[in-house]
Amino acid sequence: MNRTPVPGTKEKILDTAEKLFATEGYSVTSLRSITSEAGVNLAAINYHFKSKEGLLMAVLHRRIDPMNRERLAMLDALEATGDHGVEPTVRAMLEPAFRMKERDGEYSIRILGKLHGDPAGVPPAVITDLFSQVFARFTAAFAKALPNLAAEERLWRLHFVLGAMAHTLVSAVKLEELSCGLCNSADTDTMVERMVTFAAAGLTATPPAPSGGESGS
Amino acid sequence: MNRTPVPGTKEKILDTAEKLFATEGYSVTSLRSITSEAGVNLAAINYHFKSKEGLLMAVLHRRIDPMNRERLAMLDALEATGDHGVEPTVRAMLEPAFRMKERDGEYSIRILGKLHGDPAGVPPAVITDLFSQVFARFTAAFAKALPNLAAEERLWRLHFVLGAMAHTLVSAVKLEELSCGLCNSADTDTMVERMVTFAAAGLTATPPAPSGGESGS
DNA sequence: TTATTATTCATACACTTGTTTCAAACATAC
DNA sequence: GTATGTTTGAAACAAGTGTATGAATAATAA
Repeated sequence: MNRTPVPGTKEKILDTAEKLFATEGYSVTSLRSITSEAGVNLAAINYHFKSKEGLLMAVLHRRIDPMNRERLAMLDALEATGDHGVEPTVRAMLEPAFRMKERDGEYSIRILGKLHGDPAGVPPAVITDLFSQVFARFTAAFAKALPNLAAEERLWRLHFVLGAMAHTLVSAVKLEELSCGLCNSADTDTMVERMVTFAAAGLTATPPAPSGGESGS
Repeated sequence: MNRTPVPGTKEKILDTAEKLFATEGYSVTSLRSITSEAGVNLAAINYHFKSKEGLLMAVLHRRIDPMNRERLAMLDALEATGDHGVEPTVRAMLEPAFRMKERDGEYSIRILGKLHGDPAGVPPAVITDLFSQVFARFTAAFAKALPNLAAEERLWRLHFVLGAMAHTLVSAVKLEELSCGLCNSADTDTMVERMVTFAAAGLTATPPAPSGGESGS
C-alpha cells in the first residue's frame, strides 16, 4: 500500500514543527514535543536538520521562498505593463501572503506573521536573508508608485503596512473570537481587498505638516 | 552614603526584566540572567514576585496600566466635548503608547509591542485582562467616529491599526538601521502625527465592493 | 547472497531551567 | 538589651533542554 518505503519522516517533522512553532512559539517548543506529536524518533530531527535552528530554517524556507517568488512575479508582471499604481503594488506585496493560507494551511501564515512581529530566538541574519531581496524590490516599486512622498515618510508607511499585515496574519483567529465570530477571515479574496484598500489609503494620505502639531488641511 | 538601606531590589529586578524581556523575549530570558545583570540574588525574584510569570505580570502592569488610563482620559476628554472625529480618536489610542517611550524609556514601548505581536508564553487571559476595557471603549468610540462603516469592516481596520502600531513599537529600531538612519524615531511628535495620518486615512477609506474582485469606483 | 548506505531507535550526556530550602543578615518595636 | 518580622544569601532540587552515540533495522546495489 505504501508507495514510498517510509512515508516521509522529514515531512512529518516539518508539518508538526510548523504547527507548534506557529501556535506555541519557537523557543518554547521542545524537540520532544515535536517528535512525539509527529510520531517519530527524537534523533530524527538532528539527523535530518542538523539542529533545532536548522529545523526552523527549513520550516521557514519551505513556505516563505515560494511566497516571495510569487510576490516578485506579480511585481515583474506589473512593471512589464508599466503599471505603477499603488493598489496593484501593495496587492503584489500582500496577496501572496494571504494566498499561502489557502495553499499551505493555517499555520504557514501564522508562522510568517510571528516572524515579522517577534523574531525571538531567530538570528536577525535569517530574517535579512529571507526578506532582503523582496524588501529592496518593493521599496523601489513604491518609490515609483508614490513619487511625491518623501523617502522617509514612504519607508515608515511601508513599515506600517507590513505591521498591519503581520498582525493580521498572526492573530486573525483572535479577532474572530474577540468579535464573537463577526470578523471571520474565511474568505481570502475579501480579506485581501480589505487590507489593500486600507493600506492604499494610508499610503496615499496627505502627509502631516513637517513640524506642526495639529493636522493642517 | 546610601540613603535607603537597600536601594530597591524590587525595582532593579523590574527594570532589568523589562529590558531583557523586551530585547530577548520572555521565554528565552532566564531568571539568572536577570538577577546577575541586576546584581541581586536569584531567590529575590521568587520572593518578591512569586514566580517568573508573576514577574512578567508586574513588568507589564507597571507600564501598561498608566498608559491605558491615559488613553481613557483622552477619550473621556474627547467625548466630553462631543468630538467624534476619527483623527482625535485614533490619536487617543496611539499617542499614549508613544509618549510612554519618553517617560519610561525605550524598553517599555518595545515590550508592549512584543505583547501585541506575539504573546508567546503569556497566557491569553493576561492580555484580555490588560486590554479588554480599553478595547471595548475604543470600539465604541470608533463606532461613533465611523458610523457609515460596517461593524465588521470597522473591527478589521481597527485591527490593522493596532498591528501597525505594535510593529512600529517593537521594531522601529530595526527600520532605523535598515534605512541607514534615514528613518529615525527620535521625534515622538512627528512619529505620532505620521501614524495618526496613516491610520486615519486607512480607517476612512471607501470600503471595497462587498463581493467583487477588482476595486470598483 | 553480500556489501553498502541510509535511516531509525533507545539511551545517555552535559547543561540550563524555575523553584525551594533554610540559615544568615537586616530592620524595627518592645 | 531581646524579640519579631522582613529581606537577602548560597546551595540544592527535580525536571526539562538540545545534542551525541552506537547499535539495530531497512533499503539498495553488486
